[in-house]
Amino acid sequence: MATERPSKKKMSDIARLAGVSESTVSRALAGSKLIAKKTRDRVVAIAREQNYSINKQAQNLRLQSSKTVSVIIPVVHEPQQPVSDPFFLELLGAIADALTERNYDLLLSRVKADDWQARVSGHNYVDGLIVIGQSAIHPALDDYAKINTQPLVVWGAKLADQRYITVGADNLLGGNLATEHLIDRGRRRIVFLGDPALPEVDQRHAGYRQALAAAGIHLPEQYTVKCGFSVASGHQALEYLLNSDIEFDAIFAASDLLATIALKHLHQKHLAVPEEVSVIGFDDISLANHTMPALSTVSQNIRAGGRVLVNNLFCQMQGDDVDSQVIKPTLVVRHSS
Amino acid sequence: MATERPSKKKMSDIARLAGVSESTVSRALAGSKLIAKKTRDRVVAIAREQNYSINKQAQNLRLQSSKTVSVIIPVVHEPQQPVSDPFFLELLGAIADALTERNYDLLLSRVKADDWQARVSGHNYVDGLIVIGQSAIHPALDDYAKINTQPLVVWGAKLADQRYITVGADNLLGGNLATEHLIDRGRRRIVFLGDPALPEVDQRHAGYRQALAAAGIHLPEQYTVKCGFSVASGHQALEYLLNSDIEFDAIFAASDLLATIALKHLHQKHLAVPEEVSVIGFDDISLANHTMPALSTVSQNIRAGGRVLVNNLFCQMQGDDVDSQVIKPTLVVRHSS
DNA sequence: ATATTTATTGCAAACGATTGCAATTTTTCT
DNA sequence: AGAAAAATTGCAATCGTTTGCAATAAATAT
Repeated sequence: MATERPSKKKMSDIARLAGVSESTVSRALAGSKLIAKKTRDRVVAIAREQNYSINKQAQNLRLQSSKTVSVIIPVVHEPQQPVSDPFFLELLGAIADALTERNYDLLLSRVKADDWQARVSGHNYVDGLIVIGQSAIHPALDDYAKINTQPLVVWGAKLADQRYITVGADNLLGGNLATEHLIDRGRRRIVFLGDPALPEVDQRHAGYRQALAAAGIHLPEQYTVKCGFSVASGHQALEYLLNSDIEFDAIFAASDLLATIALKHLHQKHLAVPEEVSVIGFDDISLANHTMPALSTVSQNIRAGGRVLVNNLFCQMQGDDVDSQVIKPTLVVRHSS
Repeated sequence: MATERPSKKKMSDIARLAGVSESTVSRALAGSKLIAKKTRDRVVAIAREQNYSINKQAQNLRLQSSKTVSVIIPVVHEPQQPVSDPFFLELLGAIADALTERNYDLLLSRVKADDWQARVSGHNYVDGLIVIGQSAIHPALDDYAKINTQPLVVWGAKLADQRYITVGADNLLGGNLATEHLIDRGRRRIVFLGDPALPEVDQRHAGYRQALAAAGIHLPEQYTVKCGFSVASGHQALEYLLNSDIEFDAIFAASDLLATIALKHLHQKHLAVPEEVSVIGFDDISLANHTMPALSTVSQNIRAGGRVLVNNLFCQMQGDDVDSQVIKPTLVVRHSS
């Protein structure tokens, strides 16, 4: 049962109705001074009353710019990963707002690492690319940047000789702050929860070790519990930890999501937080304020992050040479430490 | 310090390199049987080696279709609302996946209710529109649907004489299930937390009253505590509730986010959940499984919801007449009730 | 009234792809 | 070998805008 849709109005329709040429309509709608005010007003009025809106595809084709930025969320290979880390989603929100402010559209895609080339090159018409989360796909990114010259900025860690630009927190500093804070609280046997194979986590881990070393604390390797960013991975790691004979009085989790999971498991084991075990996370997602107890964490200031990311991209787009940027994180002490 | 970017390759470049016409390149890349296999392979090889990718703007202009769907998240008028309800974000993820499966792009925007007309009509070139969350903007939507014929589907409640199509949970049933469950647990003085001025919440509230009535329970009006969906609003409502003289043994929150906030406040007041107060939410966001205690809730089955939403839109896009769809929610009992 | 200048408008060529139709080449048949 | 059929390819128009340039109309100067 197909119903007929009235075909979209084009500029020529407005032109006919106004009794002028298409050029005049185009200029009038753009508010060009070339067109007499009287004509301009009339055309604009007619366009509005006809509920006309310009065809962006055609406009962009002609203007050679799309006013669109592609935001890509890599999804790791897990089959049905329901949703990414809330951190990414909050960052996405911040990016969306920053782009909206500049009157840019945002094309969202979640791509699997394998699809990378295929899908991303389909987005070649956008003015720029933002990738949220470099973790799993650093090599793909590096390859991509080698052959492609589209403006690109990645949220993540600055690595030794990467060929793409990143914006991200100073993970080393963040790891340092968190660990120092735990030490200040009198903690000595601090577990690190995260996967140092991922660039960002590796840096946080380095900060952790650095702070321990500075305090003259030496912990065996098993105090680093390897654990991906997914919920499932978190549960698994905590079960392992709590059933092991590792004695600990604090957990530094590589993300707030992991920290949240830790809180839950500790509670189940009747380990009081923060009395018996201190917990601190990383990210400062909005949820952090609503766990029980409220989560101490290292704040990435997500909104600012999104803004910097977008700024950086726009600089590239207008042809400036820009560098990777590192944002200073801050310690947020709540009630879990 | 501007660096020069090599200009994008066009189809004519490939044509020249391959010594054929543009038509041939176009057909070859589309895999048309019209082109001799030998030629086709050669062209494809050259295109690949030149790292060529087709200009979608031009292609879409010519083909009169964008293979793009616009997803709009209305943002309520709060000044710097950091991020939407996690439920919306999870739904967004589901939608993104469903669209990706169909090889469609997703254009994301957050629009303020006031900007609605301006921004949405800018998206006239997309093949369809999905609006996540009808709450605050039902009138704007109705107006829009009156004059605009673009395929449109809204996540939310089905209302009496709305002019647009919705997909959403059976809120009445959901409210009923939740309340019945609390009654089963022996609860009698059940607080409803939410703002019945919002369509979806109103229906959940109706389910709540219906279940109460069926059990012969009569509660004064003050047991409905008005409360928006935002975190701030939640805190405010709970402070009010806990400082009032309302005696209650259960809370039915209109969203999991609100329920989470309730859990936190109850804990601060040393009210044991579920021993003293039962709490149940609505949505079943992935967080629900990680609160403490794990949150009982009415599940909207977010992934399925996203899929249905997209299906519905595609039906419209291919010209079918479709109706609003209502999805059956299910009760998920965890440890908070 | 005529010559200049200035303010408005329209023509036509892009932007980068797709596709009906006609032209060409190759194959098959007699 | 010549004719007919089949397989390839290219020409040129089209999608809906924008914009340089030329053309016209209005205003000003002589």
